[in-house]
Amino acid sequence: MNARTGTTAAAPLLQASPGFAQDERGGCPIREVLDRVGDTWSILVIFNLQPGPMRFNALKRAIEGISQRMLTVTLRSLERDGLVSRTVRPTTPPEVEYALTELGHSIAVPIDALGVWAARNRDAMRMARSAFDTGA
Amino acid sequence: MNARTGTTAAAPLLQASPGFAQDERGGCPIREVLDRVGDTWSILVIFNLQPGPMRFNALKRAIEGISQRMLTVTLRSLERDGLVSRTVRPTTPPEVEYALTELGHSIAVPIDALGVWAARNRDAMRMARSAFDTGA
DNA sequence: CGGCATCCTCTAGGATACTG
DNA sequence: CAGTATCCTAGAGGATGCCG
Repeated sequence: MNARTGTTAAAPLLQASPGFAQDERGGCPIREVLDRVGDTWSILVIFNLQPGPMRFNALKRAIEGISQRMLTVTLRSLERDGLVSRTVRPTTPPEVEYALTELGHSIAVPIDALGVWAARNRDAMRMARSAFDTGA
Repeated sequence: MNARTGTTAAAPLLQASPGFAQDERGGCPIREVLDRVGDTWSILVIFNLQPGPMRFNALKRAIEGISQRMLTVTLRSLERDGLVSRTVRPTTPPEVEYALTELGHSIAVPIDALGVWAARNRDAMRMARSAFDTGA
């Protein structure tokens, strides 16, 4: 639970998009998901795991700029939420493979959609920004 | 973050999902979009603006827990990126209406998809979590 | 009403070092 | 290789007050 939202059960957390606004079982779903996957790295990790399982350091190399600590933390979090599975092969040195679960793959679909949008519209955003910065 | 502002074409910023990985025009698009919309409030604002334009305080009331400052900041950011438009009617007191632009509506689609996923799978996530916490 | 400006807190997350 | 542990800073973001 979030410190901001507290435990106010009656609060209309998000009434937009009637359908999955709040469903009286604990607030707005988007918010709940955002709280878990909305951090800096989760999306990128899911993104990278989509093609197939990866080992820890491979993942670390793939996601430019992530620290060892944050990769560990993020992976644990995703594992905890059932989005990623962790498989250890007791060789020496150990091999640990991370993979998307079925749930993980299912969330990867909308995330991919966002990626597609990003690829298509990044220029528009850039132009909007420089226009905004230039004058208005 | 790394100083990858240079034209170092060698860095594999994100090689997952070949198609919108990096397109040699400045790194991974998903990353760029995440940098702008991946904060705590942007998605929720877009979400709330989807049904129609809203005034500042209406928006503030709708998005439970957001501070005045953060709403202002977030709206400016979205406006800057061309996702939201701001219209002032010079009445007294002034009326300021925020609305999604066309670009804003277009990004709302994949965001909505995420919302749908959230509504459908939040229980699965919760169960996974308590299972993880219990022992596994 | 719809904002800025200021101050201050708190935590996400980087750097570094050590281990099985 | 794949982590854990510790330490520490930058910046996100809340609280408050003032203004057109």
